[in-house]
Amino acid sequence: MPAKDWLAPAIRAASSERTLKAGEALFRQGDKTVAFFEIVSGRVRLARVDRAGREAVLHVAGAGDTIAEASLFSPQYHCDAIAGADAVVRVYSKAEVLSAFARDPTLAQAFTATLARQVMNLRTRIEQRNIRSARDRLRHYFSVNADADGRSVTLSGTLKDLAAELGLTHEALYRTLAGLERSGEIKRTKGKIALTDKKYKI
Amino acid sequence: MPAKDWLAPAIRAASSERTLKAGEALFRQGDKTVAFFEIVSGRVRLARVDRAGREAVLHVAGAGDTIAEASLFSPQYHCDAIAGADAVVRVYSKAEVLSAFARDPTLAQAFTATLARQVMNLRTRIEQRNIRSARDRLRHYFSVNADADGRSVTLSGTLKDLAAELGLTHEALYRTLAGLERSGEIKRTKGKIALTDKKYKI
DNA sequence: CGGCGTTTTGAGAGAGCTCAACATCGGTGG
DNA sequence: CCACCGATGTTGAGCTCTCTCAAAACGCCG
Repeated sequence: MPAKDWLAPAIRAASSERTLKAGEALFRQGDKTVAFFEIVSGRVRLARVDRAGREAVLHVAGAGDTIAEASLFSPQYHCDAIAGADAVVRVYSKAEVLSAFARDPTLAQAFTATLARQVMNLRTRIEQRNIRSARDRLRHYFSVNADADGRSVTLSGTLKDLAAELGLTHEALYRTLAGLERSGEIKRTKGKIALTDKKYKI
Repeated sequence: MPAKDWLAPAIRAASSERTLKAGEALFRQGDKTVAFFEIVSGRVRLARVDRAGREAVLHVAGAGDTIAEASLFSPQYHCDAIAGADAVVRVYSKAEVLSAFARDPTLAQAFTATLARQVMNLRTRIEQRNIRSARDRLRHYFSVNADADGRSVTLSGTLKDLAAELGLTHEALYRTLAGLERSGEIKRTKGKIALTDKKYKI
């Protein structure tokens, strides 16, 4: 759900970009909230540091992700945002976004709708992680991400990316895919996976 | 994030309750969206059925959870909602909620803020599930859920509940807790866990 | 006291992780 | 055009950790 899909051109026009070196902080916990952000490139991790000095990562955002949406409704950031690699972020000023929402309720509603959809997707993702078996987790992924015809899944990135999204090592994913193909459950082609219409026993 | 914390009394007053028998459907994929819901008691699972006839669970909601918030912005439900056990749900009519939002932008903003916070929490939860080791997952949980003093964590439910939230078996959790206590990293008391200020090597 | 759910501890097995080697593919530059 | 290089993809072998199945102690409530 890239920001460009729902952020009105008017708001985007009023945004700016900022470049971060690896390790540089975008904001720190306790800072006054001034904006929320969209990652253009690179990685930014949201983390909190506990008393023992250890860092607990809350989220790692990559290109296309937005972070700190909640800052629109909170006076302070509640965690640190650190560039994990050289990164470019688009900065959406809190004041401007909020006033745009006030001017145009349709815009505000679009934002809300996006958040509601995100909640939905994230919950699905958590449910997926409750599945231990690599094979079943993959099947769940196929069911949820099947194309309109329900017979295939289009892969967006590399298999390594998919492995990360599934919470598996890439080796485990390769083996599982190979296993599913051997058993005839799927058929792999370039950038796509065809699902065989097999009746499974649950 | 129980609905009562953010749903204005005005809206709640206009809501109604519905009772579901185990296995009964609250709505089906493709149905016209008429409301979103709050689970009062029991369990409701959101699921989709794939071509092979298998059911892929998207989410299991329990008491206090809200479901189908995204239905406010979509003409059709995109999955089935089935009561997993006898359940009671509070029904918030889409038309009424939307008109309340239109009348009172503050209300709409409160709703948006809640969703933004949920997105935040869900992302954190996913990050937690990326941690394999039971011990580290527990440490992450402690860091994120520490009380204001940062030296203790208050347990809301039973340890079994905690195990479920962490995505561990209760046995694994018990063992891990025992291990952490043996090593002096935590100290357990009734309903609370004290974190020892130890410097960890990462 | 009796019963039920939670908490604990034990032993064993399986699944995915780790480490390692190699194949493949696409791009780069001589 | 070919050699080189890095990242992705693939397969093998062993190990660790959590899950599973089992049994028992504990605590709460009627």
